[in-house]
Amino acid sequence: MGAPAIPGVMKRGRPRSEQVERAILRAAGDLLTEHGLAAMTIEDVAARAGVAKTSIYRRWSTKGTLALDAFLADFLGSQPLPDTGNLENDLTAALRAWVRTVRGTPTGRALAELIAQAQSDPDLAVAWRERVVGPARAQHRKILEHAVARGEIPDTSDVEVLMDLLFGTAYHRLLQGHLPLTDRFVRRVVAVIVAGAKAGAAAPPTP
Amino acid sequence: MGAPAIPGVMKRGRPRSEQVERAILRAAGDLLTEHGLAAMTIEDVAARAGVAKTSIYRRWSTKGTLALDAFLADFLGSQPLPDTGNLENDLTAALRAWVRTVRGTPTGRALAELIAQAQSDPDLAVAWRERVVGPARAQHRKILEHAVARGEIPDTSDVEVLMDLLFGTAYHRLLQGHLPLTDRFVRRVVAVIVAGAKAGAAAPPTP
Amino acid sequence: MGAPAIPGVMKRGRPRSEQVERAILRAAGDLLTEHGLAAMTIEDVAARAGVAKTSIYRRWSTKGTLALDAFLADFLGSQPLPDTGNLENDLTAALRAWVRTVRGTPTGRALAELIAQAQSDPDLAVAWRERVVGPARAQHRKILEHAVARGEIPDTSDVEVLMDLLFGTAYHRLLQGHLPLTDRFVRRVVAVIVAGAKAGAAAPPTP
Amino acid sequence: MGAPAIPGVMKRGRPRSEQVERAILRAAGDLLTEHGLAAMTIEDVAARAGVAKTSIYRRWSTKGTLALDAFLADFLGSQPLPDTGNLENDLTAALRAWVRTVRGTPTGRALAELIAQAQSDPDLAVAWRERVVGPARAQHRKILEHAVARGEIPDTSDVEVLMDLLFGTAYHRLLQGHLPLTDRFVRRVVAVIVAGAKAGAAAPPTP
DNA sequence: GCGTAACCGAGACGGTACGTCCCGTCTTGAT
DNA sequence: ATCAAGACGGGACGTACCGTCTCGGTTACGC
Repeated sequence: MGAPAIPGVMKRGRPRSEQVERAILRAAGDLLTEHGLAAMTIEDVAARAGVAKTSIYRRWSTKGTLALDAFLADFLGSQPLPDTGNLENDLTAALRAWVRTVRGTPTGRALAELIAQAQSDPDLAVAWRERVVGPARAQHRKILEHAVARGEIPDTSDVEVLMDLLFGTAYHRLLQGHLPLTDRFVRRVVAVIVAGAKAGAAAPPTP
Repeated sequence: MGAPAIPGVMKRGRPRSEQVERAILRAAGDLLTEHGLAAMTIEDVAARAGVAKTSIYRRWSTKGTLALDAFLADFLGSQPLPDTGNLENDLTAALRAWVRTVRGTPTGRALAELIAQAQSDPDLAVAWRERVVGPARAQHRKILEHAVARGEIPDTSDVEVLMDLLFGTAYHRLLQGHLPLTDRFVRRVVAVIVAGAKAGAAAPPTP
Repeated sequence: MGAPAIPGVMKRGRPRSEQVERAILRAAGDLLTEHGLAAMTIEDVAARAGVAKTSIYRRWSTKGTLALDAFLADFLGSQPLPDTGNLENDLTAALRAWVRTVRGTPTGRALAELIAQAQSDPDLAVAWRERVVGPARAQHRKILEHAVARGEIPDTSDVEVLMDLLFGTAYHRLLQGHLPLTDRFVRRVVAVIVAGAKAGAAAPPTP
Repeated sequence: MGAPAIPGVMKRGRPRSEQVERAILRAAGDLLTEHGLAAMTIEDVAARAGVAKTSIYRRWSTKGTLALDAFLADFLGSQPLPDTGNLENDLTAALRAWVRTVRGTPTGRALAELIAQAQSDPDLAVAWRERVVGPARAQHRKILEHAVARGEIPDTSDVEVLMDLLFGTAYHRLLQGHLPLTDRFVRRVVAVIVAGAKAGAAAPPTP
């Protein structure tokens, strides 16, 4: 006895404080929503969390990955997985929920700034794809696969492209800011995609 | 002669050197393509152009607007306005040209980084919309309006949404990097949009 | 005209501010005498002088050389060059002046700490020898050369060794702190050196 | 057995490991000679000794006192107590031995850096005087007292001043580095001191 | 043909934040 | 009570750029 359950994983030294971790994430989240990612500095986060800078660098290598964790604490779970038995309804519900979370909110700005940051922070880019894009697409893929199972759209449909059409269009307005994310916008985007998909346009051509 | 073309705008003192302007834009463009926007500093641009920092700040207020000008020197005009008499062909040609310019190229990275920078640089955001998004959309709008004129798609179609669908989807893959910008991707995106538009899905519902 | 008097020395750019220089030296000198060299930080000097850290690093490469300049502003000139026509009197006056400046004073501590710092700061070591040790020895050498000229001590006397005996002994008590720098100490050190020198002990043996 | 030798000092808990102590001193000594005191950090010593930092702090309060112990392991005993029946010979032998140990050697640098460190580390200053200066002077005092006993120099001679003259002069060249510690230097320093002492110059004046 | 106002290069300036190093203390589980 | 390990709050480091400013020197227009 006294031996660790899993030899190689036996922890040595003082364990990292969960309290410190929480304080950092809370401070980072606050600064992110108050002033945005560009104005958020590691030094401010440390000061606000009552923590040494080293305690932050020990856990996160870049500002981006820290901001991502702070962001996900708020964002994850706010995106529902609707399943009404009708593709148009499901997609509309999913996109509407996203628009509500994002339009004119600190969350929306944080989302935009994180994507921005990922353009020059490879660590963040990887984490972003694995922890945000991946899970979100997994949810949306289910919606489309259910529609396929129900026979609403052809089973040869390119589901990935359909998802890109749905959210790519929405991200476009978020990031370019040329036009607002209205409800009518949501309805029309969904209508075109559903009509196109039902017509078999997302599937390989039949010769 | 000697009198200014526009009386109130008469210039006094030494005029700004066009040579300086060109040197700055070339240096900025080089650094942008070599190292990216995030790594481009005003100080480096000045050093590389053999120019004083003040000569840069006299002309551009932020790094972003300078980078935009350097970028547009290369980018503008590389996007054709196809007009084949067929909507699907026109959209495919337009999107294909964009993909070719952007996929795996310094231009593509610069494009992504400029959109990123615009998220935290309001000056750049405005300039971006006015000088890139606006003109590009004006071109694409023509394609769609020709299709309407030909009767290919209903004249009540929401042209703005159709454009967002086309390029939003493409920008999505560029910025998120989760999937590649293949030719098949282009064809399917266009196919869905055209099918949806022809079905009247981008138009207000008829009661 | 318009050409500089000395071509290569033509100054370009904004000249360094003498006011900044003075403020830095004053702040450094104050901190040096108040808290000592070990507790003096570049950051504190900058804050106290109301100056950016970069303005200090632009002028001094190490803390030691900065402290040296701050020290010399006070120290230089406080060491007289006595010339009474009698070697013992001259040496006594010189050593007494040094002891008075140094014993139990901030100047004494600064002196000790600068020598300490020079043990691990090669830049300072060089500057110390050139700007403090050299000039001081030049003065003391004169005293001894006058004694030689008067015939008080042999002209073959090793003047360097005699100077080392005089001040080395005094520095010893300053740095080791094992015994105080009393006036009796001064008189006896001088007496032994003068007696030894007159006896020709500092000269090469005559075979 | 098991009972403590001295009742009130009976130890509880795990005893300190002598092996740890040795490992620390060896690591400290190595780093001291390889990189010097200024570059020696507690963290490096711990890593090199394969020991926790706390195991060092448990035994030594400051870097200086640790370095002192590491230094003395090498230095002590390398300084002989000559007794040839002739003052000049004895002093020459003593000073020559010191010069040999110190000139151009890691020991010499360590010696200089320890004196340097003592200028801002009161703990080390005290230990230095008690454990280095005191014992060394006790030895040298014997040499001089023997000379007094033999009648070579007056019994009223200020032995302390004579010792300061001998080693102060040598430390001066070690610490200031302005001139080398040659053998001729040693001979002349000794010659002046002995001549001065024999002339009664280190004694109170006889009225 | 002479001012003079804006330009130009150079580089100093105050300032912010960076990411790192090391400090000396503490908290763990194991001896 | 000691040990190895390593997290912790903290302080200062020296650097990189920022955007502004102050120099001496250079145009080119308008008097």
